[in-house]
Amino acid sequence: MTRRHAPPSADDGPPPPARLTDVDALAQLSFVVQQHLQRRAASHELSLIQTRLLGVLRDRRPTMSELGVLLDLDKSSVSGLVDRAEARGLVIRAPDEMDRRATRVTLSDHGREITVDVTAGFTEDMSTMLGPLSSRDRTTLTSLIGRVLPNP
Amino acid sequence: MTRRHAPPSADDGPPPPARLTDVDALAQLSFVVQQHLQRRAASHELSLIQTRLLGVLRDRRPTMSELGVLLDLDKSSVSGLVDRAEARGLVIRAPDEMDRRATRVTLSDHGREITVDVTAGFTEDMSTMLGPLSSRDRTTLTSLIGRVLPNP
DNA sequence: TATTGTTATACTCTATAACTATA
DNA sequence: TATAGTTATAGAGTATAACAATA
Repeated sequence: MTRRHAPPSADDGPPPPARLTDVDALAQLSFVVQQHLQRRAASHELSLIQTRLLGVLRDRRPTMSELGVLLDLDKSSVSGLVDRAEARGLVIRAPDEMDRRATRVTLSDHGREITVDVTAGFTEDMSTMLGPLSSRDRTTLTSLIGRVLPNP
Repeated sequence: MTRRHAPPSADDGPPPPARLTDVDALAQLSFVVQQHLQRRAASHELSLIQTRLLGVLRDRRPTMSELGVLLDLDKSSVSGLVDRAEARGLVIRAPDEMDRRATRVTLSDHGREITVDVTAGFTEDMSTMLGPLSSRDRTTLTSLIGRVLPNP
């Protein structure tokens, strides 16, 4: 803070980067965050979409068509996605008890373990990323983001 | 604000969402931002990676292998990506004048038009998203994000 | 008839391995 | 030998269209 009002001088080293616009800040942040998630997923040979599938199943037992809405995918895409996840033992298909047309998808124990691990690693990444901010600044950031996010 | 300290009651309707953690805030924000970008890209029949390719070419004339570094893709993936973009008239391959092994990739006029359009739409999305924040709050948010982003 | 889910098909995207041409 | 780029191949991911079973 001692240099906050210091005038530029030949000893100041390289100039600071050009002022970040708010749009650029949001775009860059989103790429960096997704990159961390992608790397954590890749450490379990998971794609981003497989990871999102597992994440969505943490606290839900949706039908195939509900999954399509949650992940914004066509039902045929969901079929393939769940096929591959099921073949790897990550999720389980079970018939709906009310509607015999419907199939519900659940996380397997193995799927849940992996999900917990990816989440923990990602949380660690985010904590590291937020390292430069004071506790107060983090609260401010989270609150501002909360106000910008679509309702709930 | 009038109900802030009211005790829970049968008339309170659904409870407010649990306090957003900073990790969740970052994750959700990144998904929402990417979703906007993806939709703007899709309006031109572009995938996210094709859009990133065009974005990277806005102010560069990289070789194929440089593109691989910039987009974090294998050189063979870059070959295919550029093949499809070139077939659609979005980019142009030109031989490097110094190194006869190398190929440089440039944005075509059409590619540049599309890039400008996607960027404008995305900027509009982000402005709308930031609508709830005062000018002062936006500055704070941008500054906090700037401090969290990997150096430059 | 409408909805749920799967399958067939076609395309994009990605990596690995093998190759050619140039340095 | 090393680097730049392409091609062949294989697999994930996606959507459209057509289909069967159930509501």
